[in-house]
Amino acid sequence: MKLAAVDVRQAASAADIVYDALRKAIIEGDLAEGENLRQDQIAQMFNTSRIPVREALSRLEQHGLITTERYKGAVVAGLSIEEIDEIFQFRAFVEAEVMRLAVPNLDQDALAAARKYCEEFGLETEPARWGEINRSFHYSLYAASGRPYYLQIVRTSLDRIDRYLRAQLTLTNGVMRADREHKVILEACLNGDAGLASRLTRDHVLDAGRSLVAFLKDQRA
Amino acid sequence: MKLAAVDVRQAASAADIVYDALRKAIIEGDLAEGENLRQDQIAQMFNTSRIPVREALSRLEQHGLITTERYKGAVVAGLSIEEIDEIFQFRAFVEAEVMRLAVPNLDQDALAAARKYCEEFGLETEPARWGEINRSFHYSLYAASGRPYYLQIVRTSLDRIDRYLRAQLTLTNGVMRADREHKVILEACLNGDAGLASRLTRDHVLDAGRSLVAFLKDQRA
DNA sequence: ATATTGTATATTGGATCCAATTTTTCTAAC
DNA sequence: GTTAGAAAAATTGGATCCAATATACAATAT
Repeated sequence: MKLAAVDVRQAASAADIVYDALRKAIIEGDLAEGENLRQDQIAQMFNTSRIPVREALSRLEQHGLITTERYKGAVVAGLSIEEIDEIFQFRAFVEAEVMRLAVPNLDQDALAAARKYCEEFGLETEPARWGEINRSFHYSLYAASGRPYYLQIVRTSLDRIDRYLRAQLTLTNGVMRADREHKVILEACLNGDAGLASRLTRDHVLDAGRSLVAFLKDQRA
Repeated sequence: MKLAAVDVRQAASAADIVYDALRKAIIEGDLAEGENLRQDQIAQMFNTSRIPVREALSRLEQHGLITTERYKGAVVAGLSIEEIDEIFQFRAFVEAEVMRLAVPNLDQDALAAARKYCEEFGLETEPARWGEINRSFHYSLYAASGRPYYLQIVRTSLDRIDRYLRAQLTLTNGVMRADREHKVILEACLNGDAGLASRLTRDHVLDAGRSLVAFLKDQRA
């Protein structure tokens, strides 16, 4: 007898599904900050009991995406301007280092992928897709750093501020500037200039942060 | 009516208690890597049902301290030498930056606290206390950086490798070297030399990492 | 004796039920 | 009409029960 080998993929648990869905909704801003999350309501939305929902909420809290209080429930966590500013500084610091480590290891495949995402970002008109393409562009380069732990940290940092970034990209000409900056970063990578790519990456993140903080200060005043 | 202000501390939930206890046990190496964690057994130890235990395990998994598999349970996560090496590099990179930012803000209280912990570390003979005092020393300085997010990241990074560090400190003369290095770091802080304190901190962490990696390579070979 | 099959046990994930407490609503007094 | 207090509803955390699956072990066939 001969059968094709099948990859019996472990079906995700209900808690995993709820967690992924809520994380995505918070990151993308579909759940506004301060919004109340009722266990019962979420359970009904996913057709499960409250048990997996509670587990999902507990994980989200560990990542700082929500806060919970007994008998009161969970609310989507908001960030102060100071916190947003700090996270951008941290990202700039770490991502510049990751880029510096990545450039010497970039191969043709990685560069081709980065070029593809770079073009895609410039052409995309749907704001909802900017965040994802932006991540794909940067990660296609970062991956060559061979630093999975660094990248995991960068990911959780991005998770915290993605929704603010989107608001800013949408409401200003941030996309055009990001697009220009992506192009020069890619250029530096193609030239194998690690120092330049690193500095440009740092400035790219800091620019976005400064612009966002200014925007929020104005908005919240 | 007048009442003295009372800090009504939110009683920790069972899940919180279990989480804190397990986290501490893993960090301090009381639960060896690869050890099986049975929900039922833990629940009995804490005199609760499996529900809060599951929540605690779920959180621990999010922080990379355990891995779980359906129908098989949870095991304390082990780290490869490469992963340990990477985390030390990351810590050195971030903690050096935190120190650089902290030095200009150090006041007399912070310096006095650091000096106290520094002496305490050198005099402590109980290996079980080294990790905690070491953290207290570094954090008493780092706190002045005004970068809570950076420090949170540093904390989770430390959580991952603390138990390996302890093994190394215990089995080599690592404590004496750490003590010497603490003293010169403190000296640089007292002199207000941010650049030097930053470089010394980086080297302090890298030294410990290199020493640990060499130790583990030997041990695992 | 060994390999294979079937069964019992162990273990996890989820559903349902209960206790504790907060929030809301209703009622009554002023 | 407004406010204070009591009752009702809502909501969370935890306990117990159930379903699904893996592992261990016994029984059986070759």
